[in-house]
Amino acid sequence: MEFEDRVKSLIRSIPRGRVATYAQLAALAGNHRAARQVARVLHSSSRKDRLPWHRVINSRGGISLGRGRGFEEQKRLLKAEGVPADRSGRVDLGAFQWEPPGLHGPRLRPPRIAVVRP
DNA sequence: GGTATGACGGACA
DNA sequence: ATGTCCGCCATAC
Repeated sequence: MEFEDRVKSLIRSIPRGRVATYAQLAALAGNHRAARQVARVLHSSSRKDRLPWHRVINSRGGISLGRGRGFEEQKRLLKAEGVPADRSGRVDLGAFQWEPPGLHGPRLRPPRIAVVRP
């Protein structure tokens, strides 16, 4: 359960007033393709482990929870710590995305290598 | 081993 | 901008 533990630790380290994306957390946890596992961790453990789950949003800067399934609460919790979300749940990533300390030029994803399309 | 799940992401029309 | 398609992979069973 290494990956899951790293994800939880990362989520706990997101400061108030900032957000992180699923893909970002997956990459920081060691697997840039495991965004879905981050979602799964939140789904299954955010309540039990008291995680600041509302600071996790999708790569387009949006709230991924549906209306009536947490959307409103997430928006409210974010607003309460100074992160505004518009009516569609959109947050300005450029202004509020968490940047973990210690990384100079964070390479969250491997460079795209040339690929031939058959 | 296999199947199902999951609050996803990127590419493309 | 919106919507669809498909790859991805850690877990649970």
